[in-house]
Amino acid sequence: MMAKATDTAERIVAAAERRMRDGGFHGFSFREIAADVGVKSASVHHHFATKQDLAAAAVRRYVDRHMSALGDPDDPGRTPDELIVLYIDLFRHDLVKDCQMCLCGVLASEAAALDSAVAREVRVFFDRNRAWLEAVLKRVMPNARPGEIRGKALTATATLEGALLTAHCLGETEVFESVVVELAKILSG
Amino acid sequence: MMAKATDTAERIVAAAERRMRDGGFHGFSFREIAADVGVKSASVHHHFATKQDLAAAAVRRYVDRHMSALGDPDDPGRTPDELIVLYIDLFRHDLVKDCQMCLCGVLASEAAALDSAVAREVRVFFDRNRAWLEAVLKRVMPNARPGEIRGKALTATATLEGALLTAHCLGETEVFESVVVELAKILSG
DNA sequence: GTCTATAATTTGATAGAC
DNA sequence: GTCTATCAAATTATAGAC
Repeated sequence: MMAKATDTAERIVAAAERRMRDGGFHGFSFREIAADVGVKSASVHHHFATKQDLAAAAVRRYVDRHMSALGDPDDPGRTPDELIVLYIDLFRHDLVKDCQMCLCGVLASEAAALDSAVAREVRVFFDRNRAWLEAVLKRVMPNARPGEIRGKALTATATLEGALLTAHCLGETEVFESVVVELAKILSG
Repeated sequence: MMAKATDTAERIVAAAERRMRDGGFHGFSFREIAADVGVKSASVHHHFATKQDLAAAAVRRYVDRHMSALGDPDDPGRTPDELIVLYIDLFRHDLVKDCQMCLCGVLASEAAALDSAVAREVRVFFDRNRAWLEAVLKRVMPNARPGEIRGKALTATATLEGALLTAHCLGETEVFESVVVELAKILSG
């Protein structure tokens, strides 16, 4: 029985995400992706014309998955504290499971050498994270200045990205937990 | 007049550092380095046999420069607060000047796809940063548990790396400053 | 120490059969 | 939609003249 066409495309972006999370945009090739999926590199090109197209699609899929997991920041059925724990857990999950970096963290570090279309998608990740966190933080500190809310939101993402980076490099997930303890003080104070 | 041999080697590692800070280990080639320096790629190989050798040398040079700029964390002529400001300034400098990432931050993000010798040099960066910060923090909170000192030291580096990453990607140095404001609370409290 | 020349491999990408 | 076959270019790296 033949797999659906969309299935192959899906497996291609999944393989691209995995490869990029390990070695960045310049750290993978069409042939590696093809081997991962079990097709030939010409088939990868059939689904994604250029490497930039493939990378951009992988980032879009990653960001959508990330934001879907976060859900509505104004959901009255969840407390701000629960939402912040959820946010941190999302970054922690792939680190403790596979010592994996955040896809957008990896690509952000090589932003200067990235295709502009790919770089734009990566910036979307940070923008949507900021907007989601601002909504959550507005609930916990309704009287804070917008600039302060924005600063704390950016700090939360930046801190978690840095914690991921450091823990990933040192191979110590405990580093991530150390940082989370300190981050909690920022978000509550 | 001919430039000294060591001069060419120095200019080669400098070019490699610059290229890697933009695009990571897989984001540069010997020919690009050669063109930057004004020699042929065979001459680059004369000074550094392999790409791994060149990358490792660039990291060692970067780390030595970084630690030299920090100096002695126990220097009685400088207060802990001054030292922490110096530490933050060191990360800020190349960001505001050229929107440049930290070399070891870039390489840490692609650690999984890095040659083991290069990866080891990158880990040295984080280890020496931690040791320096632990010495400084011991002075400002002499009664804190070693685990807490270590946690705060790791958090400081991780937070600054994340701030650099985010600001670099978004092209907004203000993001870095927002994070620094919050970081100050961690290091003082 | 730098060069020319080149080997050996890999890269992103395309043409065209099935 | 997948394949074989291939291209043109780029890659790391080496051999040997000067």
